[in-house]
Amino acid sequence: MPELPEVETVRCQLDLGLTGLTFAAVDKVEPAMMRDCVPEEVEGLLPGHRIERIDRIGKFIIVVLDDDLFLTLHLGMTGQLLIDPVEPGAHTRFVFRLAAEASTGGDGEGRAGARGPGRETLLEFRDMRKFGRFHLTSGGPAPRLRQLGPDAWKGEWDAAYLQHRLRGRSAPLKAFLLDQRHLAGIGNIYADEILWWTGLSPLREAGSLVEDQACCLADEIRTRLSEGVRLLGCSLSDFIDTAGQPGEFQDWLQAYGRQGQDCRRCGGTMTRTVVGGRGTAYCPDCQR
DNA sequence: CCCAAGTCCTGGTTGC
DNA sequence: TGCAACCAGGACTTGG
Repeated sequence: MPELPEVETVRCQLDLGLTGLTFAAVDKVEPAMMRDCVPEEVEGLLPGHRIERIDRIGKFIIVVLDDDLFLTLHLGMTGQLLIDPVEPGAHTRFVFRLAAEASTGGDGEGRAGARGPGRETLLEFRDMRKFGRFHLTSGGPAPRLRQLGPDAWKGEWDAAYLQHRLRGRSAPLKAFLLDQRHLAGIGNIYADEILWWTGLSPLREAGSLVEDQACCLADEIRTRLSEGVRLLGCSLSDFIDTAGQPGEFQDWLQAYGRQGQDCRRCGGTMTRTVVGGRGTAYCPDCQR
């Protein structure tokens, strides 16, 4: 289930592999992936446009094209983006064909464009659960991104911001972390991990944190997400990167999925509950 | 049949 | 009383 570190891993690879390339053709588009346009519009609009760069806010990937065009992607729960997949896969939702721009005598500053003309690159999206979405918009990324808080990893926010947002909230702390309007990018796995490292209970009222605890939480959010990015994401179930490779964060989990096992900090028994409608693993002995 | 999950949507509650 | 902010829970999806 792609959260910020998984999406960042993919973004980074897309940026290296696709920047400078131009959309040549839309081979397939699943209509269910789009809420506000139809496949015909994508097929008509996309070809001919060059990828300037790949951005990310929270779990959303933003493909920035020339002429102020934006392709906003969300991987949902089981989405995978593959560049030149070796084998055909099931549940393919879209396939885009890209090519190096026809030579204009320029210096070909695009990194991927350096491969030379004539070579085509395939970008394929696979998604078993059909929670993935994409939007093609002009003038800016998909409007829904305006509802997001700052990026939990790269965004400009600090402990004071977190404390301000926490103030007066009666929702459980974990539900607060999952709410993308406060910080964008934290999902179920990293929420459990962050809370375990802080020693704070997921059930605790968000507004009850004192200053020191809010500072600790802010630090741990950055640290755990950085670890996730460094380890190229968490491949517990279906996450793979654009080359089909898994990440390694799943080998370092301290909380998520560890119910019934010993807490690695205090030796107590990890337990499972439901918070914010999501399965939650934590240690009732040392997470307060 | 229930579980997993991210986001959207709805309906209910709280507090000013 | 009215309104907005807030919060909980269901819908969606399909393989295990």
